[in-house]
Amino acid sequence: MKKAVTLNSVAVEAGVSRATASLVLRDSPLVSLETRDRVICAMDKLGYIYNRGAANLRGQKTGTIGLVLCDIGSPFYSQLMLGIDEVIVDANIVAILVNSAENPDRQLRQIRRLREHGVDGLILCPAAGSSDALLSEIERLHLPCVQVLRHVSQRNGNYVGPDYADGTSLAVTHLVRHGRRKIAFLGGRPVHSAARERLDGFRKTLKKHKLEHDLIIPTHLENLSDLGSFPELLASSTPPDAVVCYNDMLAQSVMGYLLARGKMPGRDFAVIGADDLPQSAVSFPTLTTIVTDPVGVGRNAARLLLDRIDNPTTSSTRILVSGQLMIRQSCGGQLP
Amino acid sequence: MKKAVTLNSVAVEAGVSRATASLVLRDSPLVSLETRDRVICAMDKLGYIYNRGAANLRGQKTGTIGLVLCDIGSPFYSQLMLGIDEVIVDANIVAILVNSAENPDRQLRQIRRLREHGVDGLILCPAAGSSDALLSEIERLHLPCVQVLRHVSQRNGNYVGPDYADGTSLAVTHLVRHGRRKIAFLGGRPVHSAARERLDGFRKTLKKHKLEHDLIIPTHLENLSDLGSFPELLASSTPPDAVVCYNDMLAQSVMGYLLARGKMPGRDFAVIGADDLPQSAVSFPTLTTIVTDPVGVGRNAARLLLDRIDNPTTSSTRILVSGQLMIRQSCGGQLP
DNA sequence: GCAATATATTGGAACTATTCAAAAACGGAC
DNA sequence: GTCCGTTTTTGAATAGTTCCAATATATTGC
Repeated sequence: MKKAVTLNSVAVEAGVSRATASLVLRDSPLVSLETRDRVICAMDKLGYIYNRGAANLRGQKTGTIGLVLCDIGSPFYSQLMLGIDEVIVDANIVAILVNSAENPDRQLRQIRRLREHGVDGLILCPAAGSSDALLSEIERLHLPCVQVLRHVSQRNGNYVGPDYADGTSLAVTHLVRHGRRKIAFLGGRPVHSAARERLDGFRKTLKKHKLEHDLIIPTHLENLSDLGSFPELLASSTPPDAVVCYNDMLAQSVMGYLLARGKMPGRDFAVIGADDLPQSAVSFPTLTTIVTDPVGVGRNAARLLLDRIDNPTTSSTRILVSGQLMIRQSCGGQLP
Repeated sequence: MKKAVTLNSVAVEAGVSRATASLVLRDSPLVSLETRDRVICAMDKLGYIYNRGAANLRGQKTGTIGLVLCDIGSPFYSQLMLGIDEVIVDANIVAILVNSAENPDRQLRQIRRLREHGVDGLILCPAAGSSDALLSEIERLHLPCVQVLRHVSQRNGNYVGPDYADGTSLAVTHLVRHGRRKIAFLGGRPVHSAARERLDGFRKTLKKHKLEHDLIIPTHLENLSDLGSFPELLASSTPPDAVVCYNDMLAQSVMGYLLARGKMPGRDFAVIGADDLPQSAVSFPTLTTIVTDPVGVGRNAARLLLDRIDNPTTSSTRILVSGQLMIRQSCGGQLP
């Protein structure tokens, strides 16, 4: 193993001091053109690689942020990362990705680990069951933090997420306008803010239309074939005529279930999903869905975090990215 | 901004030298129990945070690896990350994620950036169009590297990926056994090894069964509604009776297209996908698919990389993770 | 009981690659 | 010779690790 090429070896090669080489590195106007050329030449010749770790020791920024997700296996999160990446790549910042796997203990360990690595800030999708002590712990570590998709506290902390309540409300209103009267909500449990807000929007909108019946069916989201009590409900004497699903994957599963039993989604029964995954536009029937724009959420979260890193403040910002309803075949209307 | 708590302040608080505190930090047996307790107490009291950056300066490992993906928005890659994470989290290693976005120039810039951050190694899914100069550049940076899913050179470099050729062959053989005679391949272009290996397996297996006809239909994979010339082919006087698709997403799109035209996949026409995404088990009809086990690929890649970091060697290892055919309704057999 | 030796523990200082503030060197004009 | 602006260098600072030496304590031999 040959020894590393340091800024010092570059300086020696170019016949200047280490400090001068450092100035060249950072495009300082304080060095003469002639010297700059000589130093750059030496760098090329020796194959110098900048050591950011050493620089970080002196400076205060490391140019890294931490990304704490609770299920890196989910396609929804990859869209989120796409939005984040788009913003940070221009700012010359790099993301360290860790997985809390919905486990608050592991989440805390991973956050500490990120802190040891010196990340400048955190984008955090809190694991279900996180207490709001999490935020004070993060503050104790002096880490700027933006929560995404879920939040642990109604009041404190920065947050960027879709307007779940509004989206769900749009879906229900659309169904009511098209004559559906017995609308169920399928999927999830109110274990975190994202689920609670969906349910709030659902209940509130039903109430507004004087259609109060509590057809809320919990399922295990990690298992797509789990439709909870939906099959029994459908077979009952007073079945629902529409269902709003927690997300598109579940909605596709419901459509598969209906089709396999000879029911045509959109005619016999209305189905609405959420997230607008690409496949929802090409399935049969095509799926009506609440657009939640994960890329937009990611972009906004990254921008907010970068701002908080540059301008530390204790005040909280909350951004709700508003959605819309992408109306397709699965909720009625035009069918082939 | 109060000044940071360093190992030195901890040492002062505990009444020992910095060196002793460092030994406590790393569980050295050289310190007495009594001293250890005092130091740990002081750490808790001051809220000490280990600064890995400073440690990295002297040591040679940083405990980070780089993950260079070409499309972080794709669900397939999130499964890959799941497998990687599973392995590295136990090794106390953290992954920095960057996106090449299928752009070789951007890919190189990102790799250099990772190198500046001092990553110990690289897991790389090379962007389409990468030349094999990429590998020598990475070697020049003294970065151990494992390619995943695709490789830029037939001979050199470590590689872990699914056995695409074998998987495609399994699919074709199954179709032939069930009486299909005119089998098309849908999706992609031979722009990287993963696509080429699929096509090789496809052609070779057709040849084996003396069914040589070149029904290979290129599409733009990023656009699920692009089925290339498939619609025209289907409407022609001699339509195919089966199609093997590049992946499950595309296969689902094909099934949607068929259903919308009154054709039932599995009866009138056989469809096979690849990757075994969760939704393929619950769609209507359920999708027969080539299992590529991205989690397994991730696990193997991470293990190989960790080994190469600890035992640097120039020899290349290639691991093909073998797949199987998950037989469901879309290719015939039992239908409701 | 004392010196010699062994062992456990701790401290000092060098080392890592960079940044930064302050000082110095240099050249030209007056 | 002094003043001034530009360019360059010096040396301290950053927060750890690690080698080597020093000290304190324990054990052994005589």
